[in-house]
Formats: sequence, C-alpha cells, structure tokens
Amino acid sequence: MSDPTLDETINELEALIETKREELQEVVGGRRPPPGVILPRLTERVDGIDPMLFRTLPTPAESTSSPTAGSSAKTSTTAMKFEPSIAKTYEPHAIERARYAAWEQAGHFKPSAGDARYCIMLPPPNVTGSLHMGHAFQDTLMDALIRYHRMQGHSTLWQCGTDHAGIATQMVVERQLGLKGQSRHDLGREKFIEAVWEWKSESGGTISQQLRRMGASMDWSRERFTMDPALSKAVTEVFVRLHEEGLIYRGKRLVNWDPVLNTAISDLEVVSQEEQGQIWHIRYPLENGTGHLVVATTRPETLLGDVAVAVHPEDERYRRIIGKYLKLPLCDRSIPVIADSYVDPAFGSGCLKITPAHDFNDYIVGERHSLPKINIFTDNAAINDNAPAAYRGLDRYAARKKIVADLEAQGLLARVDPHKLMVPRGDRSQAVIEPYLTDQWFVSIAPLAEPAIKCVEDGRIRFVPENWSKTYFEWMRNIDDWCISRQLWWGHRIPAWYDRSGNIYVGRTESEARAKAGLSLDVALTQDPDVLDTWFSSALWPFSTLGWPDKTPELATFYPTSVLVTGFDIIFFWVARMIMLGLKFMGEVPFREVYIHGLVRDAEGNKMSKSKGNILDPIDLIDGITLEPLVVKRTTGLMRPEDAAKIEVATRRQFPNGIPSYGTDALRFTFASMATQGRDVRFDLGRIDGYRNFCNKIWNATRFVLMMVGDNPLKGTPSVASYGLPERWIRHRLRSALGEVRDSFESYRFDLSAQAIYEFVWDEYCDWYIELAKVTLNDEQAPDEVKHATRHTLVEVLEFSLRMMHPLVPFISDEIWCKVAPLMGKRGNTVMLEPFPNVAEVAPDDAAARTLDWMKTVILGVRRIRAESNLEPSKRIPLKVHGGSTAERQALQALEGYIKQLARVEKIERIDEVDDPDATTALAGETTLLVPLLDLIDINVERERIGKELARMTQDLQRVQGKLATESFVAKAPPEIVDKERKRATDLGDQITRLTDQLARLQR
RNA sequence: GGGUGCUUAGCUCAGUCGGGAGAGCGUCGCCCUUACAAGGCGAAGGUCGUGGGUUCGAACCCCUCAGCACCCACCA
Repeated sequence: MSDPTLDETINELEALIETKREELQEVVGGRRPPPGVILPRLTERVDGIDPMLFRTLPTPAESTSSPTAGSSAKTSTTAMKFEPSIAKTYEPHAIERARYAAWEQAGHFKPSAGDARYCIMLPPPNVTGSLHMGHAFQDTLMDALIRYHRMQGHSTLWQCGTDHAGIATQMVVERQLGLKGQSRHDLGREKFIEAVWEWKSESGGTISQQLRRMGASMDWSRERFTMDPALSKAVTEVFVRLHEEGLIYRGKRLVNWDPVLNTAISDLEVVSQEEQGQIWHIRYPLENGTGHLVVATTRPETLLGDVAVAVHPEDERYRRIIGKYLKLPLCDRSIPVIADSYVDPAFGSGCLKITPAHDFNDYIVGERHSLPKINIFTDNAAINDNAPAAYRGLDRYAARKKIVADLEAQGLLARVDPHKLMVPRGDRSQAVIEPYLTDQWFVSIAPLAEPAIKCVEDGRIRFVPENWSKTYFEWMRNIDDWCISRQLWWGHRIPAWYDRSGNIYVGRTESEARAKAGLSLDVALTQDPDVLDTWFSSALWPFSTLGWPDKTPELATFYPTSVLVTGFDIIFFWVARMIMLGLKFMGEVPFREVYIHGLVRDAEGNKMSKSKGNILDPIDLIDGITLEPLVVKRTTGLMRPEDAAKIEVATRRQFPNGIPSYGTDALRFTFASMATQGRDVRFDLGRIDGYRNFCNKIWNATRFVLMMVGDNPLKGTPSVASYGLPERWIRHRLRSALGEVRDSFESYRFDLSAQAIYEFVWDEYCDWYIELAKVTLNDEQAPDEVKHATRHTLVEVLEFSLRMMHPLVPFISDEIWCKVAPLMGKRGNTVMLEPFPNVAEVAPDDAAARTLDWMKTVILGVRRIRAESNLEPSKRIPLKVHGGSTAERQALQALEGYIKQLARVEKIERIDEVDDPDATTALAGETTLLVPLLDLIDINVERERIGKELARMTQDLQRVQGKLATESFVAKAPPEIVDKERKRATDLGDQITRLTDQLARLQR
C-alpha cells in the first residue's frame, strides 16, 4: 500500500461512495432500496485487494428471511395466505457468500471416494493477476463440469493454484520499486526476491478470493504455487533428467532479445505487427573502384555488422563479381560478394547484405558460408566496441539516424522509400526485439514433439472442437528448439554450475553436480544466474501438482486428468508443452480431452483490454457498480493516460447508470449460454439481464410451490391413477429436457444445456404446468388424491430441475433445494452432493404429450382470437367447438376445466352445425373453434385475419402438392417423408376448406 | 505467403441425420389475472453473404467469388 497514486484513488473512491450513500439514504429513507437500485460499495480492487470479500458473512440461518416456525401448513385453497420460508424477492447477495463459505467449510470440494474419477487442472492464473472475464468464463465451464461429475458420484478433483509468471510478476514488483525511486539492482538479487515473495503474500490471494465469488468448487486444500518447494523440486528433476538425456543443451545461438527487459524470450513471446517504416537503398562500392552494388535494408544500423553481400548464383547481372570484395561503408572493412540461392533476384536490386549476428536468415546464410558473426550491440541495444568509434555507445535508433546522415553525406544513400514491415515486439515489454547472439539453454524439441503429435493423431487426446487439432499439428510439425533460459531474477534458478574455465556441471544440487563430475570441493563453482521460462514449470502442472516425482496416491488416481479447458491462445505456450512433458515423464497423456473455448470480447467484438478501457470486471457484474467508480476504475493506471478522456466519455455513454448487480448465478448462466463452438464470444449486457430475470423466475416459481404445498413433507407417493394429464405431460417434458441437458454436458455444449434448462423451467414448467396445477388445486370438486398428486408433481419436478441446473447456477439451486427437498423427504443438506438426475428415472408418455399439445393449440387459438379481436383479457368469453377426431373429443371433455381457465372461456358448447355467421375461428387439429363475435368486433378485421391465414396455408399446400406431384420425389424419398407430406396435404386441405367456409359465412 | 474460422430476424446467436427457418434481447399491441411488472398474453420481423454444382429435396454437402476475423511465417 505504499503506492501514493493508489492511495489517492482509494481516498477518492471512498469519498465518492460516502456521498452516494448519503444521497441514497435520502432517497430510500433508510430502507432497503428497491430492486434495480444499486447499492454503492467500496470498489477497492484497483489495487488488487478486496477487503470486503468475505468480511461479513451472514450465517446461513440469517441469510434467508423470517422462518415460519409455528405457522401451520395449510394445504387447502386458502394456502395463498401462507407465507413460505423463502424471501419475497430474489437477492443473490443474500445467499451467495454464505453458501459458498458453508460448502468450503464442510469440505464438499474435496474428492470423494469412488471408482470413477474425474479431474480437471485449473490453468494456473498469474499470481499477480485479478480475475478477468476470460477467467470467469473458463471457470464457469470448468465448475459446471466438475459439479456435473461430482453429482454423478465420481471422485472429483479440481486442482487449483497459481503461476509465478516470471516476467509479469518481476515487472510488477519492479514498477513498485520504481515508484520509490529504486531499481532491483539497488536491492540486489536476494533482497529483490524477498520483496517479490513479500508482495506475493500480500497481494497474491486476490484471484483465489475472486474465484470463490464465482462459485468455483475447487479443492482449496490442494492449492499449489509453481514455486512451492515441491513443484520446484519437480522442475529441477525434469531439467536434470532432460539434460542427462541430451535433450537440454546450452549453446550460443541467435535468440530473441528484449533490450528493455534484458533477457532472451522464446519465439512465442514475440509478437510481430505491421508498422510503417522506411527502406534505405545503400551503395556498397566495389573495392576495385569499378562501381558499386545497391543493397536495400530496413535496418541501416546493422550495416556495422555486415560480413558479406549475397546475390543469387544464377543472377546474370552479378555473376562476374561473385568473389570480389566491397568496401563496407562507414567501416574500415572489406566484405566479399557471395552467391546464395536464398537471395530473391527479383526483390529490389537482387543484392542482400548479410549480418549473421543480427538477423535469423543471415545467420543461416553465414553458417553456410563460414562467415564471421560480428555482434555490434550491447544488452541494451546500444552500439558496442566492435563498431567504429564514431557510433559506439549510441542507442540503436540514434545510431540509425547518424548512419543514414553519414551515408548521405558521402553520397552512398541511393534512395529512401516508405515501407511497411513486420516489427517484432516483446509481448510483455512491447520493446522491439533484437536477434542477438548469446549463450542460452534450449530444449531439443523434435524428439519430444513426435510422440506428442502421435497421441493426438491416434485419438489418445481429443480436441473439442475437433478442428483445433489442425492448428496443433501445424505448429508441432514446424516447431523449433525451445529457449528456456531467462535473464531474470524471479523464477526457478537453473541447476547448472560453472567452474573458472566455463565448464558446465548440472545436478539436482551443487553437491550432486560436483559428485557426478568427481570435482573436489576446492574447485570453485558458481551457479548459472538465469532462471527458467515460466512455461517450463507450467508444462509440468498436471503431474507436479499431484506430487511428482514422488509416487503419491493422488498421482496414481488422477493422472491422466479428464479434460483440459482452455483458450486457443495458449495451445502452443502451454497445451503442447504439457503434452510433450507429460508423455515424457509420466509415459501417458496429461489429459484425455482438450476443450477449447472462445475469447470473451466486448459487445462490439473488440478484445477487452485495459488500454482500450473496455474491460468489464466480473465482480462488478456480480455486485454492481455505480458510474463514477466505474469511470475512475477504467481510467486509472492507463499505459497511455491521454486516452482517459475518450474512455470516460465512452463509459458514460455505455453505462449511464453504472452496472446493476446481477449476482453470480446470472453471470454464470450467461457464460454458459455463450459457450458455443465459435472462436470468440461477445459479452452483451442484454443477455445477463435476461438470465438474471430467469433466476428471479425460478425463485418466484419456488415461492408459489411452497405456498401451495406448505412446509410439511408430502405424505406418500401418489398412485399412478391419480396423475392427471398435466402431471404426465410435465414428466414427459422433463425427461426430454434432462436428456438434452445431459447430452450437451457430455459434448461440452453448455449453450445447449443452458437453453434446455431455460426453456423447460420457464416455458414448460412455469408457463404451463404451474398454471395447470393452479386449476386443479383451486378446483373444489377435485379429489384430494388428485390434488396430492398435483402438489407432489410440483415439488418433484422442481426438485429434479434444481439438481439438473445446479452445475450452472449453484447458489440459487442449492438455496432453493434446501427448502424444497425436505418436502420430498430428502435429508441431504446440499444439492451439490445429490445425484444428477437420470433420464431413466422419468418414463416417457407420448400419449399425454400429444393430448396436452393439442390442448395447447386450443388455448393458444382462443388467446389469439382474443388478442387480435381486442377482447378484454379479463372478460370470459363463450366458446363453440365443431368437429374433431374421437381423441380430440375425449380430450376436450377431460381437459375442459383447464381450457376454460387458461383461455379464460366462460363455457364450452359443442355444436353439430356451424350456424353462427358472426363468429371468429381458430383451428386445433381437426377441431374448429368458434368465438361468437361481440358487438364491438369489427368484422373486417376478422376477414383480413382469415384471409391472411388462408393465403399462408394455400401457399404451403401448393408447395406440398408440387412435391407430391414430382414422380422422383415419391419414388426416391424415404417413405416416411412421403407419408408425412401426404398427411400435411390432407390436413392443409381440410383446414383450408373449413376456413373458406367460415370466410364465406362472414361475407354474407 | 501458408493456414483456420465466420457471414441466418433490427442486435447477439442456435440450427446435431440434407426433409415444414428458431431463441434471447429489442420493437409493437393489450393487461398490476391472488409466484413473479425482473411479470403475463398476443403480434410483427428472414432472398439463410454471392453465383454455380450435386440431390427427388440444400441454411446444411462440393466449387467460385466477395466481405470480416484470427493464427502461423525469415522476404531484405
């Protein structure tokens, strides 16, 4: 907390919040604010710590509203007055934190006993990091899988932990030191590392706390850090073994050098971007004074390190000067003209300057021709002493300027053109990367890559979606050796020692290294100062976290893990390397499946980034945030402070009222519903809005059920005969929904799971079944037995649904389940350990489904007439029915009560002859529905409506008849398709006749 | 230069085996009907990017083109 700007920000925020709090007090008069009003809260996470997290946890008992002790459950129709033991409105905050704490305390996240195993490795987030939308998305999917499998009784482990993230963490701590005017060199290596550890222990837990807010059910008791002693031991072990096998070697190579961070980085950490630059055409005079060659370069300063000029061997223009010498401008050196087929004669002048120490291609050409390598840079990319005195000590860009000026002065600059080029930059520092000749450690990758390719080819690892394996193969088949040494202080120190003459000794410890080489103690050794690439330790994560190299029970139980859930951006960085090292050291793949999810973008499809100011903090979506703190948050700590004004305007426009509080479940459900197969997902606030409403719907449906049932357990299972059609129908629907949910979980289609749950709960259970149940329960004639069956079904289907939805919305489902399950006589105290429902537990009932679906068309038909004829919704209307199949007639009789209530029909009259000319019509199967027109109805409206429907049907019929008239269709299409079309034609013909008759009557 | 995706309603997206184009949000109309206005009921809205091919039949399979996005790569 030593950062003055952060302190300032926090003070500002606190002052602001205090003001808002006072304003709000005035508005709501000290009472609980109405829904939608955002309670200001301290958004202190600017500095990565959230002191509010878990500070004031209500006990589970306090978290729900007044208990109903003493109130006797009434189960008659007067039960409406009964106030159930569930809060009146859905308030996620009242339930989420307490529930999570209870789960964690009870140890529910730990693996249970059981033969079937399920394990996911959390991609360890950066210990310096805080939760962003990508994490939140990914964690939701993993948690859904974990909960789904845990509920199936599998011994389930979600292994969590954090990554030391070498460069990133070191940079954060160095920046903090910088604010105090210190550098890491002022502290020295040992003190600096101490400072990093200290910082880690203070700020490192942020993301773990935030993961808890997401409801992530990971086994915290097994939390690991890549620099834990045990994991460091694994790192050393792997390094030493690979070295012993000759798969790790040290060598002087051209590597990607970050001159700002002063370290080598791997190919993957270099990001090339197209930038506008220039290309300089420079004259290199022939030594014999007969002219000059023109070479083109985008980097004139590298001229100082040139050792040759190459031309294509078959280029007629230059054939006779191959082997002659050129005077290297500005330098007192001669360089040869060489022939190499690498040169493209068509590009520029067809002459290429060769600078082996500063260009990857030139390096290869240089090797081919045994040319010297002249390094002209220092570690900071300033000109070194290998260059002429005039340029020494100049930064690379200052040197460029001077060199260009000098060339021009000497008349050696032929031309300068604007030129677009790919500029390599370090992904962390954004510094322009130099190819630079240094001693580094490498992993010889080809022998590791081969089995790693094979295990995906033969299906031992499966990518989901499948096409990502192509990307994987593409990279693995063109992979280069991996540079693993970094010139940093924070990380795993390389277990190698040097004597005075530079001989290398590798061992698990210095004494082992000595012993292996038979060195006596009086030979002085110094350890390699470098550390390993962070991804080296990450690559071991699937087995190092389980105790490797020791043979632990966890390792035997959970390796190979079940699935890896991750983004495509780290397939190369991490996934591929885990596969290679997993196969190497465990002899088995690290995971069976790799589920690749999309990247979370903002609503416009832009990548979310701090510098764009379009970041959404998942915690803000859960808790809500008012506009002012949001603006402050988005504009604080920008890399380019000049963007602040723009970001502020955009933020104020997009969130004029801040962000409402949605709760974790709504956020999770949104993420699940966005998890389609595409490459990226856009996060739209409209979606989360809708899913918060869905949670509210579940809440209120439960309130209704509890009102209807009371709070005493239901006695006895109803007899089969007491189930009405609605009860049979909703079970049938539940069965299909359940099947879809299970299938989609198995195939990682979380979007389809979410959709199936949403549609079942809202469209089937709430909109239809509850309404139908009301009819039965309000019917004084209905036998108790039937009412009991109805109540039982209300509860049973709800309880099923809660188990079915739990993996996606753990908090609300658990909260409600604990209230609902006892009514079923269930004793568990959390739904997360209950069995995930099986399709086999619910029998299909096609007959009930067909009948109820027909009834729905009747009700929908009447409702449509009512709406389109502007009849008052509350007014009961008479309904006449004509015709209909035997089944329809029976159904009508059986379901009359439901139809009357749901369609708001006064009475239903069967007529043999359509005699009422002024009636409006709807069709339900073979039955014709007629609603007598009342005085106020405009007959023309009805004519128009029927006319439109007729037009649609006639068009349909024509298409169907056209099909049936095609001989080849009847001959070649499957018979069931032909039959279906025939039936359609008959039905349509019949309906058209009935509507035409009705239209004729109206026109009289 | 090589590779991979995407293009379906105003917006964001589903569409699995090739067989009557779907959802959410938004829009419009009516309703505070005793679980829920964070709600209920109803409605409008689509040449499935373009052009061709295969097929009895194409949003879906094949090819062409266009636009967009991403990944990889050493063209000075």
